[in-house]
Amino acid sequence: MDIEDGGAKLIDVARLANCSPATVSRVLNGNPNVNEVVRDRVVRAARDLGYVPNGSARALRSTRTRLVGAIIPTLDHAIYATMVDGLQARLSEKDVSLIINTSGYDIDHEYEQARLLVERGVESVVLVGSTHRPATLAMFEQKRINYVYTYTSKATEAGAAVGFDNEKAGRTAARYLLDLGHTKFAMIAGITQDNDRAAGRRDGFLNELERSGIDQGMVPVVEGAYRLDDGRTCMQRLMDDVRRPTAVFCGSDILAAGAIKYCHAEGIAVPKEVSVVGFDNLEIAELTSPELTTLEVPARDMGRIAADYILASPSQRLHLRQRELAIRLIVRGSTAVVRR
Amino acid sequence: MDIEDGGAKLIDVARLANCSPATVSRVLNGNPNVNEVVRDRVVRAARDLGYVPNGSARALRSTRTRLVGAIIPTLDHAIYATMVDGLQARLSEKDVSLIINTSGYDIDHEYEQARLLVERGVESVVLVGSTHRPATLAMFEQKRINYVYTYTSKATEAGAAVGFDNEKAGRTAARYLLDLGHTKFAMIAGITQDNDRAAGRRDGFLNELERSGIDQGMVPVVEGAYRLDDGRTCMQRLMDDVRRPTAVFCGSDILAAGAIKYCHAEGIAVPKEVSVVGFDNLEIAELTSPELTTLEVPARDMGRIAADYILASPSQRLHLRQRELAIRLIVRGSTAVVRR
DNA sequence: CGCCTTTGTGAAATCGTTTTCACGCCTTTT
DNA sequence: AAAAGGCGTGAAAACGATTTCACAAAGGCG
Repeated sequence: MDIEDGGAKLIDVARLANCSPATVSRVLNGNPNVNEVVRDRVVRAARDLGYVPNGSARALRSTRTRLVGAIIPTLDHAIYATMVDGLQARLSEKDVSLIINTSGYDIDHEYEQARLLVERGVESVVLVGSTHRPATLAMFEQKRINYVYTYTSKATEAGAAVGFDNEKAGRTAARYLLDLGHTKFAMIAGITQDNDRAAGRRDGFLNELERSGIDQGMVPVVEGAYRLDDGRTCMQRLMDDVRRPTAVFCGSDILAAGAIKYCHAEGIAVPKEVSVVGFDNLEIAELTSPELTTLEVPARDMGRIAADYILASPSQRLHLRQRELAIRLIVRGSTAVVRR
Repeated sequence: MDIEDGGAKLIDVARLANCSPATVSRVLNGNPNVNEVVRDRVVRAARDLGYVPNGSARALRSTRTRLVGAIIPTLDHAIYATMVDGLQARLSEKDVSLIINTSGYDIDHEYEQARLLVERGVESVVLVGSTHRPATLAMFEQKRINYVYTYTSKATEAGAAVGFDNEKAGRTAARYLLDLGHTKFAMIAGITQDNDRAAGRRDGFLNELERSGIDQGMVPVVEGAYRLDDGRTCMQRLMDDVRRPTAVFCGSDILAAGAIKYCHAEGIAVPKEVSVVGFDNLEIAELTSPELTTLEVPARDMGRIAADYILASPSQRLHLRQRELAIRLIVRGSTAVVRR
């Protein structure tokens, strides 16, 4: 029971401050019903001993862990890393810690990670998109764990949502390209399997084209993972086709950057021969040449607002259950009026 | 005490399996001294009840939290996000959870985050670089918390290190540019205040130049945060100088990309008029035109190896205390022999 | 065939807090 | 002047697991 071994405990503080553990606990938790003199003694004793509360004991007794979990596909993509950065920053202002897990876009793996989070006692979980194993959500509900979807605006009965409407974003891209006079379209989508966001963008894009009389069968869609090389090879497939598109919508800036790189290498002029629209508005959108026209995703805000939802009281949460953020079209040099 | 409220507890499993809590605990923790029949009953009971252990209680009693903390400057920079991705992936293979905090390059803020981590009971902490408040490290040591520096190869008495030698990297850049025949150098460094990595790269660069007879006073060094715009404005300052450099070493690819962008806009030819070397080898190094010559930092490996260190037993750790990873020079199009 | 391990199990103590309850004192109300 | 309430405090129970200890049964050995 040496105080120097691993540090002082609450009872040591109590002894030094000459009061009961209960009083120390009250002081530490900001309970106002403590005499000022005693309070000072406790604060000083805690400081002198270098006392750090034991979070496990605290969590066990109070059933509040001040722990939040996030399961994202990967941190290796700025769109998620930035969201998490915003989320973490806001949470830590309120002394809430964030446990991060990556799923690798695999909802079975996501379930395993979720289980681990539940075991850790997280009070809320941030998820990406709305495609999840029912068992994952059921587990959260059974344990009364609050969860929020991000990158989508569709809340469900039990899950809140902070994000944007992927279909609407796809439609916006289509509308913009249609207005530039294009008639031959293609899309390089992210992998749509188990990915409602990638699928939503594609569906919105195709539906808007269809509304303008362009049959979906006439619009080639290829899918690629979110890496430059995939963008490159996808673009190659599209441009090798007899019916070359003049406008290509990409499910992410990375894919678009790869696509433009391919054009560069092959001497295909962007935007003269083909217009390219990206998605996300990452830093790289300013590095392609020409710079990339894209749809801006408010990743950091999404994280912050998800944090606000989590930090809100249960009653406040009702008002915050569904939050749709705006997607802005950022026009740069990679798109142009179709040439005749 | 309704089982449906928040889930079953260990004692509920024991009751259903018709054995004592101790036995359930043994089964759950893989203790071999349990009869197979009983083990099966317990496993089945746990599954049927959807039992999830309470991590806080477990941690309190066993003094093992299986929690690790990481404090990084920001997640908004791929070099850190990727390291964390590797770290997390490896840790979660062993069911260890990672709490992430960002410091914003501020060692006072880092201390606050560290305190929070200690309170949570993390068993190890991953830090970036070797510049920290003494109080931060003292707190870890007092609590017997294991810590690892990353992005540096200098271990200390109490702290292990997984990373690379920033000075050596700076010297490598200098050597390479010297060998190309350059004589007029400059550097766009990251902010060196409280940042041993940025300072190390600069010092290595300048020292190697000096060894070849180039006085440090003749080498302008400007500092910028890690954003494109900073690279741009820094490059402007360098190029506006009467004594224009023909070779610029940048402390990060982001700065380099901004620098090249500036040259592009001003009609300064890269590499014909000025060679640019970056640092990190991020994805963006392939997106500048010309593509960027840079030094590759093995970010993901660093995270993985830091995880291996953390997961190792105390005796194994002795061998792993200091791990220097190699930095590779990746030559692309942004550098050339000096023109005469 | 007794003695000594080994194996499998349960009862009870324990980890470090928070929370509930009760108590004494002082003030206010009737 | 008695009753009622508020305030500050401490004793003890509780949170849900793991761990220690004890003990019975079974197996090995001389």
